[in-house]
Amino acid sequence: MKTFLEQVKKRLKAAAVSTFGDELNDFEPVIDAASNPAFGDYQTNIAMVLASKVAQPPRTVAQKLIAAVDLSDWCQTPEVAGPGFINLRLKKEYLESLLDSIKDDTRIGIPLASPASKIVIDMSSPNIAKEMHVGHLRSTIIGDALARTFSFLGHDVLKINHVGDWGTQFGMLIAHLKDACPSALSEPDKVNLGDLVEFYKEARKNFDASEEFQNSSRQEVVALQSGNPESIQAWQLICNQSRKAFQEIYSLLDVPDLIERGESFYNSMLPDVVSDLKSCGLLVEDQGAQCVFLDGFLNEQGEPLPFIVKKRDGGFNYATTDLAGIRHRVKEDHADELIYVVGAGQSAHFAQLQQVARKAGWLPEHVKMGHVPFGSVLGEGGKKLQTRSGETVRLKDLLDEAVASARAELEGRLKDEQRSESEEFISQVAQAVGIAAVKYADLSLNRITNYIFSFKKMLSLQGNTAPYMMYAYVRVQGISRKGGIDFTKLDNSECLKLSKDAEVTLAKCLLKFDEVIDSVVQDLMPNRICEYLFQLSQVFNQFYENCPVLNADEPARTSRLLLCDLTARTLKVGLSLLGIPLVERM
RNA sequence: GCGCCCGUAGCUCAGUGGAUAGAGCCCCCGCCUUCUAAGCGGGUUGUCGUUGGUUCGAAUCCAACCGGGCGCGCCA
Repeated sequence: MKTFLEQVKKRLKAAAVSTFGDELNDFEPVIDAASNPAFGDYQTNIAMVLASKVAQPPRTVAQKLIAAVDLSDWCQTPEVAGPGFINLRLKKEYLESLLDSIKDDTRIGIPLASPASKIVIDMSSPNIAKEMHVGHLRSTIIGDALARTFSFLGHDVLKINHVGDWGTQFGMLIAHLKDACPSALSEPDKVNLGDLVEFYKEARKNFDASEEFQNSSRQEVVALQSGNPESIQAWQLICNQSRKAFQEIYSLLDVPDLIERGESFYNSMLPDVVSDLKSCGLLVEDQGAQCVFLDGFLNEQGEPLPFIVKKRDGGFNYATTDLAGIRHRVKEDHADELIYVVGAGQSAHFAQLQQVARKAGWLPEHVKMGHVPFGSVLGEGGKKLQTRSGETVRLKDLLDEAVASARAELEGRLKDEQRSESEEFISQVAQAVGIAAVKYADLSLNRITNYIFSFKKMLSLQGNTAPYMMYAYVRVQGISRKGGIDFTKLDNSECLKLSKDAEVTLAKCLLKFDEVIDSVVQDLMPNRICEYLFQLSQVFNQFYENCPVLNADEPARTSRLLLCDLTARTLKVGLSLLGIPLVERM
């Protein structure tokens, strides 16, 4: 209904200008969805906003506006209500014509963005030689959902995996492997990620205990950083084994097309970052470190805080790497927008990073940069999520458990309903439902707050959960199977007719999808899609209860089939924007 | 000490200037000879952390305070 809203705003503005004068030329009307169905479909507060400007009572202003505006092609006669709201009620015929115009559109009426932008999304970012854990879940799936949404709108999206693949820990690991498992350093597939994690723990222990080992670790770091071929080979083998494990998770989660550009990718650019900061006069040496002093960030003494780009020991840190990333994404990728899906704890870092990049001129004004922060995943009781033994939860284990729970649930239900299904069906549905449940539970919450992780809640078959949405879709597919309906070959020359309330309500909901996508892109909040899809599913289920489809007489039958098909396609597109799968039966 | 985020129904959470603040779960009641009842209908639930301010109008904006989390110069 986006275009509807724009047109109404245009007419309301024209009416305001013609009634009250040219000084309202820069006035922008606001129209919102009605807060209550009793108030119609849309409401506008413009009369209240204008009242003080034109020195007339709000209700009088509203009456005059109504008299001056003609919305009769779309709405019933507008009503003035309460303190001065103007309430709009859509005409059935208009809804029917709108549905008619999107029913043959594969994009169900969602226009492509114009112009298209190049959007670079920094997301996921696990560490080499460590397991992916719950901490990586949100960045990965929120980033993916945003990427899918932008792509659907026609933007050119680059998903970057800024993996932790460089640093002193590799010296430690390589030094330890030389003693403990030398073949791992020269032959592929000698060890897997799990082994590496164990070796890493041992290395850490050695490092803390033995001065000799500390020295050999440091030597390995130097060898690696100076490009010693054996060290590089060992490092690459370690990275490859980690990648395999990460890829397994990305496949499970269906997060495709991540471009790996780890810390090492930027190594060669770091000296330039520092020297260029120097030549533009931003660089200051302080206590041996090279820094840029920041505006608006103070230390305990109230002095400006430094943004350190070169440590006292001559090494670079993540600030330098991130600056190099910005430069590269702007210059080489030609990004119009940089998005960082990183935990809320990093917000100060990103604010500082942006300030320095702007000052240095690496981030031109026309390039947007946004940190998309999110809260933590907590365990029951609101404490940090961990296993019974107190360790961080591996993402793989978490996903496997979700699939196993979904399977148990499904098998129980099949037994109750005395249905018999193939092993292939069971495992396929359990997989889809389990993964969908985890992703949906996360994406459906406002990302900024922490949330409490609960298998029981997310796999619950009622409420705002993935299974509920998937079931609504399955119901439509059930109708098509039962009636032998091929939705793509529906004879829809007869236009849609909305007769019952449930049909009208469903129609209105279907037509709001574009507004929702708009707000998601605006605020980078995927939970809005979930909220919408839940509402759509509820409205569809009410329709399903009240309006028999296959047994209805024409023309209601075809009209309802069209509504079913549009619902299914909207659910499919909506869930696809979240990276959540659907099944035909469950 | 400074900065950021959070505080909404018993529980988990939506809602960031608009009309009587919503949903799901939980609990109770009703609905399967009809497209999968993983569904639908009905019922109960609130000092929107506190106090002040701005506004025609505040859960929403501002200030102070209380409670919780996170961050604050050489880890990333």
